[in-house]
Amino acid sequence: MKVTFKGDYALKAVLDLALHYNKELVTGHDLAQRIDAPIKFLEQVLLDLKKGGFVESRRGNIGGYLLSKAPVQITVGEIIRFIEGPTEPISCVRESYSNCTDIHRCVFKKIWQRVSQATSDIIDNVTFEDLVSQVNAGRQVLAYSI
Amino acid sequence: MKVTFKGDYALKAVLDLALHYNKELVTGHDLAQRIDAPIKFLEQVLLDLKKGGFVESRRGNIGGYLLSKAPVQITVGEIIRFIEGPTEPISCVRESYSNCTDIHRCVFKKIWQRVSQATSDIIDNVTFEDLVSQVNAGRQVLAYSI
DNA sequence: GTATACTCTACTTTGTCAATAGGAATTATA
DNA sequence: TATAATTCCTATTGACAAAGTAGAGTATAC
Repeated sequence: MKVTFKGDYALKAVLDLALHYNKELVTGHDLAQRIDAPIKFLEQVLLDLKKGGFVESRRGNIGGYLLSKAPVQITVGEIIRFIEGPTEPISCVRESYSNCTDIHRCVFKKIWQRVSQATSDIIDNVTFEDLVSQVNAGRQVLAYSI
Repeated sequence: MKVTFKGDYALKAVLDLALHYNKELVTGHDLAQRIDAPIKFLEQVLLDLKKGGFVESRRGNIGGYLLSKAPVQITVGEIIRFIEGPTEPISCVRESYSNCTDIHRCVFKKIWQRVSQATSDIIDNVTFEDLVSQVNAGRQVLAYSI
């Protein structure tokens, strides 16, 4: 698995929207500032997330973005796969792996499958509600320490 | 983690050399044919593997390549990291991850670290001796089934 | 000395990533 | 209705790496 800037922005954007879930709309401008992304690039990412059914939007004055599902219903794995594609370390399109007749090559395929499974076990079991809780817990620690 | 053709070729080359360990030298030509790689590209990979201390070579007529350590002493993880670099899904060079002061960003760093650890647990615990055994076991199955 | 093989460096092609740009469409509100 | 704020859509660019190509140079067995 590889995570590009695009995927990174997407995850941070969804987390920010999760933090504002059931509260207010978030404008692209504010979002871009908080997650430190170029606004025009972020707009494209948000458009993708919209097509993927993760995000909704309201146009015009006082418009903005919001999550289309509850944070508990969105996992990190869903976002990553949607933006980055399959998480396998090697593409199965590569013919020597999809059509695994030669034993020399087949042994590696098993390894990539194990890695892929281990990765999925992690990213598919973290929801954005989990992340919101972590952020809030972190904030409390910060508040106490002051 | 991402595995490019270069890494793929490197792994297959080392496996092929492992299958010939303590037997005979393997020429670049033969190697390229068996693992289905462009010879001139494979030569560069083998040169890298030599610099990394995994492979030795003999020049001239009846020259070729051989492993510089026993297959049991080489892991898949070593080869991958040497050829592809770090296995983390996201680069720690990205300042928001190396300098993790903002909680919004920090929660994802933990996930990438878990993925990275899970990946290492797999690839660092497979030696090329393991792979040789698998190949030989596969060959026996094939022999019986005929 | 010649065929065979590895060594080294440079180059090319192709594709993706990340960002930039500019306008079109939509909507609240003064 | 005009305007400001906002999302939507498409095109383009610059940088970089991945994958392969090329050719000359060096070593060695026979």
